[in-house]
Amino acid sequence: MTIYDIAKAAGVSASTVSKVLNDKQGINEKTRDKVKKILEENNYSPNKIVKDLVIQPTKIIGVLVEDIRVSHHAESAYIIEQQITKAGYTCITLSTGSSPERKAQYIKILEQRRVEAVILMGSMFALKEVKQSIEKHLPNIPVAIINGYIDLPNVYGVLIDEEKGVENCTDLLFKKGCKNVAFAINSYTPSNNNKLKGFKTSVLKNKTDGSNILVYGGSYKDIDLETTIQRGFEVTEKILEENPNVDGIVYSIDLLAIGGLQFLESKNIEVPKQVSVIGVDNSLYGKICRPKLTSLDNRFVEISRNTCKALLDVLNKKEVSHKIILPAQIIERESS
Amino acid sequence: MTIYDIAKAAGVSASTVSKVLNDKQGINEKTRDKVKKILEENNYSPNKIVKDLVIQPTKIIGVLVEDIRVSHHAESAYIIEQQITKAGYTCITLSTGSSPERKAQYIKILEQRRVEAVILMGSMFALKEVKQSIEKHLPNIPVAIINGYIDLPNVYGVLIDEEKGVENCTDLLFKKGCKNVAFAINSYTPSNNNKLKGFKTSVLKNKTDGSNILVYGGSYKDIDLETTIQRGFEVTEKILEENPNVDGIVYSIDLLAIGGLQFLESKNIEVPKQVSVIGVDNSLYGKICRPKLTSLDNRFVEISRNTCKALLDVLNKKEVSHKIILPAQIIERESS
DNA sequence: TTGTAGGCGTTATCAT
DNA sequence: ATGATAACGCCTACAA
Repeated sequence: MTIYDIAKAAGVSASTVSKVLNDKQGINEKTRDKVKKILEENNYSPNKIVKDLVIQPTKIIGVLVEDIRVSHHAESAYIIEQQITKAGYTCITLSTGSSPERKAQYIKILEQRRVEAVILMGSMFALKEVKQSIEKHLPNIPVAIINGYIDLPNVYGVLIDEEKGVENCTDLLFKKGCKNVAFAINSYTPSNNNKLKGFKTSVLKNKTDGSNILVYGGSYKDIDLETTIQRGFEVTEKILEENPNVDGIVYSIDLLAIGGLQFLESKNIEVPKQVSVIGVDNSLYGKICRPKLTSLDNRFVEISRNTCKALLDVLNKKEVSHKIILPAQIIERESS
Repeated sequence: MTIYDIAKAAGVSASTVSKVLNDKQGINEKTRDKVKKILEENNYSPNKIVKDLVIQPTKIIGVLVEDIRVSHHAESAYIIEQQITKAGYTCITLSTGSSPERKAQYIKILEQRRVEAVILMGSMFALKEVKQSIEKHLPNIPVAIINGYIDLPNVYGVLIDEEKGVENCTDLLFKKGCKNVAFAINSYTPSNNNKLKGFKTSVLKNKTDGSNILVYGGSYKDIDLETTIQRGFEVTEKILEENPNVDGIVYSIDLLAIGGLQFLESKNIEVPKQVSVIGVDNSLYGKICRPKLTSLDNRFVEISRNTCKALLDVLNKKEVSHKIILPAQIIERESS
């Protein structure tokens, strides 16, 4: 059912139908009513694909998410869709998975859909492959990264200072009396690399016996939440097996720490009395588990909101900083 | 940059460019190479909007999710996008929020985008408003509902028998010695109404003293996960305040039960010794909290996978049942 | 107030 | 092997 079909049925031309559809002036009331009635009767529905083709710009914003199963990604996606819809845009949200090639490829897909702007969710997008793809495919439309940054004139980033944050977390453990603090990492994303750097800074500052810097874990990709917990369990087992004197562990993300707590519980190791534990994300999991998890709040949802607002400002020709860094905050609970 | 620009630069016609782009036969190798080179040099990117217009069908499947923050919705969305992408389709995933009108409206939006099929995630879509909207806007394309059902010739549903499941949960509590079991509900969705029905059946069967059937809670809409836990805390407080003899509570969803456990913990009420607790969803939260939560596994991710497969089968003209009902399974842990 | 004609960027068909 | 032309469905000048 096209406007031509409607036009024929109403005995008018297609442009008249179009004008009625778009509430334009200069149409006889009688004609308008007649056309509206026929539109109704036929359940006419305008083809949005064609509209996007005809009407420039498209009013579409593309959102790329690495893994929507990650709870703060889901929360962030929810908020972004709300904000963007409220601003009169439509969201296309796509999951990329962990592969850098796929991320670069999805940038291209968004170009093909002629989006007006792009939001990249998570530090994992701050990669050279993505940068190249943006330079090649989207050099002229605004791109915002949540908790990441790429140095290009059309890219904007709001980040959390996770390096300083984890440094403070580690400092806290030493201050509380820990002598041997280890770091457990689940993957080498830019965000996690920053955390690792912060950890090392603190250890070099606080630990004077010259022993090794303890970093355990690996790059666990595309695994589900439950498996991440399992990895936390295993890595904690390994840490304590190889270093029985470890009395504090900082985990790159809460879920890993949850697995750690479960291992410690299984061995009747008291937390924080024997081993202190800190995670990162300040997720719901840390509030639910026992003992409650001390965690570094990276304010992901908050910076998502800011990033989204910044992007809309750019679209409205306002001046926006290309890089905003906000401090992280330690939420102390029972595990430290 | 259109194929005409490329054509001009290469000194050929647009159709030749199109043929090169689509790897068609019957093009001179030299021409092909020349065009390809110019394509490369200009970073040519085909306009997908136009392609969708020209090429029917669109190979797009629409997915509507009420609230992506709900963890099993996010997991389901992840899996669906993987499966659909693998089958050569593109996913448009949209969040509707709780309002029935909005859900109906989003059906219309999907029609306008000329999707080939639709997946509705969650029982909340089994509403008369949605049914009417499907009849009006998508009477001829396959629609699949995850854990819900609408009686229309083009609608398919895979459901979990949550009614029987909750009946079994409640039976379990009575069998374990509970005398007064209450039900806490977070919203009156079709799914939750079924659970409530199962609860009542069990109570009428097991409880013979003629006292009231205890149902507490309300319709909490569009609230975030943490607030849901808070509601669980409050409703549990109210249940025990008004009925001090309650010794078992079935919650419509795990998060509500988590809040319940937190209240019981705060009052030093032992679980399950003094009060037994059961949730529904078999979510990660129930495995993380202490005591670990007994929960009804509604196998949401599993039925998502089935639903998705069923829909793809329909698109491939295979015969598919319109309604499949699978049993739920109680996962017994420490709280009962 | 209404209608005609052209364009959006691509693919497909049919000539050449 | 290549190109001209129509078609997809809508909007918008401009003409009547």
